[in-house]
Amino acid sequence: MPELPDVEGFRREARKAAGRRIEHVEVIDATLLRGGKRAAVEGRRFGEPMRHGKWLIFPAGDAEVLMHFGMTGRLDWAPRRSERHRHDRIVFVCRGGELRYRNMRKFGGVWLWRQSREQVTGPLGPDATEVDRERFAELLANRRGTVKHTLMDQTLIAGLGNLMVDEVAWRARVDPRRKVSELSSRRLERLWHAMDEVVRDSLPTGRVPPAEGWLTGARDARTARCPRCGTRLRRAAVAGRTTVWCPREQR
DNA sequence: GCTCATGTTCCCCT
DNA sequence: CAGGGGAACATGAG
Repeated sequence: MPELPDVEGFRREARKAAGRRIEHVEVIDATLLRGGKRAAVEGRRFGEPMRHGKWLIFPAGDAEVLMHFGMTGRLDWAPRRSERHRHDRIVFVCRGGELRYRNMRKFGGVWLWRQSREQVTGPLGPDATEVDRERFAELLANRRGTVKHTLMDQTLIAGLGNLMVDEVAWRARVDPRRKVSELSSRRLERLWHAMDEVVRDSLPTGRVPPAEGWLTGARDARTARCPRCGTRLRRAAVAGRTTVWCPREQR
């Protein structure tokens, strides 16, 4: 699930805990607490949650709660006495409710951190919501990799994941296997425009919409067809990830 | 039993 | 150094 829009949805969920005191951190699965100790945030008050790429950053007193959701993580605010999910791994118990970090496959995790957050997140490029057309062109200049590989790179632009990148390439009508360095400025422009649109349109939904008129709404069908032209979509590994594109329109 | 999965990292090549 | 391929991580769902 978690790409930029999903994590933005989790941020909205986290806001329900903003301003509340953390009474207790329940570490149900200690392997998901990847750094720091409960004591760093217990008794502190949550501030306003932020997001950078696929990272959720939640200030708590002089520390920060950093969360990454891997492929199966999510965040829920729930009443304290409501039933927990079997994959809830770490729970921030507050008065009036609790914030539950859930993660089935256990990729990603939670850090309770006082030092530079870059030690945890590694270097991240600008968030995809903040990359304008000029910046996009600058970032992609002198890149030698494919469109797929380049847009997936979190150190270049933060927040785009597998579904989003396929969606962007499809909207821009660019073959994801193409080398960035071979793209005309017109195609680069199209790519930026598609990214901007996909990001903006998926933010309110809190996910890449598997909707009519979106590649994401068609890619998982048994015989997946291009929503624009009806051509049978192609599916193959590109840059190590399952990639779906329209062989007729994407060049 | 088998394959595949919205992410990241690490190792080995070229 | 940049980039690609593949494996590993852990746990399902189909």
